[in-house]
Amino acid sequence: MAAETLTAVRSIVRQSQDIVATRTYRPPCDVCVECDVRKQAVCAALDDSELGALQAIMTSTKLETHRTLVDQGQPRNRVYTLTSGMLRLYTMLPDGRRQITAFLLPGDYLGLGDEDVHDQTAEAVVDCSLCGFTVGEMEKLMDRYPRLRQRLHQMTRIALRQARDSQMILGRLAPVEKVASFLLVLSARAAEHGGALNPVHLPMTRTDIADYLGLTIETVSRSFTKLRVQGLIRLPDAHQVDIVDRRALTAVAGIEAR
Amino acid sequence: MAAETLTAVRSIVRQSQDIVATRTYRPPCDVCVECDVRKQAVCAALDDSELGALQAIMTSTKLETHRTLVDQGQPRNRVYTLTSGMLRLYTMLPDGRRQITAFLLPGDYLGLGDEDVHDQTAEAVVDCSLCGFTVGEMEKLMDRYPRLRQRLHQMTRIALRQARDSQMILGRLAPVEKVASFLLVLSARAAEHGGALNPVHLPMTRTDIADYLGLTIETVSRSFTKLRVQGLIRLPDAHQVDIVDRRALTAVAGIEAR
DNA sequence: CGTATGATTGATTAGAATCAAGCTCTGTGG
DNA sequence: CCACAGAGCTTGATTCTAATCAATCATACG
Repeated sequence: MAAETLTAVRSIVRQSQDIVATRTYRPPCDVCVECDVRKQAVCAALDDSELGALQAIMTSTKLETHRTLVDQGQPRNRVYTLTSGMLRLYTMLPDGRRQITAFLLPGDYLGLGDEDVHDQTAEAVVDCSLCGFTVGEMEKLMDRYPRLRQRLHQMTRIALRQARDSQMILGRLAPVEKVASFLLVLSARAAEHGGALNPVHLPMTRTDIADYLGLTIETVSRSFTKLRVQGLIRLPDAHQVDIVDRRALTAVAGIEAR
Repeated sequence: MAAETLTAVRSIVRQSQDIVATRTYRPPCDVCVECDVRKQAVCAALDDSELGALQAIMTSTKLETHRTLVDQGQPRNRVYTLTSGMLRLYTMLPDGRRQITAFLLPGDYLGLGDEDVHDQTAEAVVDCSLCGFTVGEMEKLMDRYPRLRQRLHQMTRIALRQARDSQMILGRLAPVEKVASFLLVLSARAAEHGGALNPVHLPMTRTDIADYLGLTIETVSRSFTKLRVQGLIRLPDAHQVDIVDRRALTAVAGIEAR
């Protein structure tokens, strides 16, 4: 196994990325009210009149493609809401093997961990915008607005559900089934987040998909090809998937009813 | 694939189990105060004086080995705290493939889902005792005691962390590594729950372990044998594992630092 | 004591990882 | 403008490993 090589390569990449990872600034006055993810993020728990309290402790952050937002092992000082772009969350083994546990979409919350250090690394798949809060101030705010804590609890439960779905996908599905489910899940989530169901956009690389599904890039690629040849999807380009036959794709995914 | 056979067999087993799944009764007065899991379960959030409120809405339940407590798809009326025994939580595909997502130990909470139906089946690995609460009454109680909700939120975060660790194990570890991590995790959890670190008790079958780790029983068995032959563990019997060389076992697990 | 269930071990097969080219697209510099 | 380089993706050939198929063994139970 070429694990050492992998680690070496990745740590080199890491160094160049960490120099300037984020740019932070105070937001203008009424950003929150007209925010794109107002209805999906934690802030959905607050009405417009309460939103000021959240905005008061919030800082906006931009994160460029491939930059690291938080690193596995770093102290957990801040939590975030993703407002645009996509993040990948992953854990890495000492020998360089990587498991992506989730892709975060706009509205998703980063910092659902329970410990004082981050147990995962979060990186930008594409350019991202985020709202940041210090853990302490967010705690205070949740004490003041119980609905905020309730909403965060709900988001944690949803994340748990997604993680458990992913356990099924990782443990019991064959490669083509994994890729088919991946596409369907992404399509459904895009729709939930206010996007379209059908042309599924995959901003991440094949390597990311492989590290999410517990496969190699070659197997991911071959699975895409199989689905394309069978006429279930079209692939205008590597990052754009047109679901031609959703019913058949669902059957392949092995999920059937859901 | 002999999936149809599997389904058939399992549904027959199911029928015989569902006839009388649980026996329920009102608990005597001061059960909660001197409960074994008083310090680990949700109730840890309440002090002795507040415990009465919880006890008032609680019903004790016994569940015999292999009985089903809740079924994937059933309405989610009640939630539970496991007080003794062990539960397996799993999702099943229409074709009979099964993925166990968690083994619940005493103190663990069942019902962290977010929907009005259970997304998983919960079965007794061995005889179990549980405290049951209706969802509605638990909700009311959490409104009254915010610390209770906070505690449940924390337990959800811990479950999420465990699910994500499991994603890594399922997606990126080799069979022997999977089994090694499984043993270490179980050992650590037993210790957390007030048990001993070392002789690890495995009440579940090899089939359960296989369905948890995304393997077949044969591969699980062979992995145990490998670890035994290498002198890392001893196997007095199939359900008892003596960890001889914890350091080496950790190295095999690929986790190394944690 | 025979039967059933679960666990282990062995032989064979299927399929995903690995190894190894190509290919496509993008961006760069001559 | 085109040649070239590089990264990411796809495809092909080969290897290796876990699944499958098939006994055998161990233990509990009627």
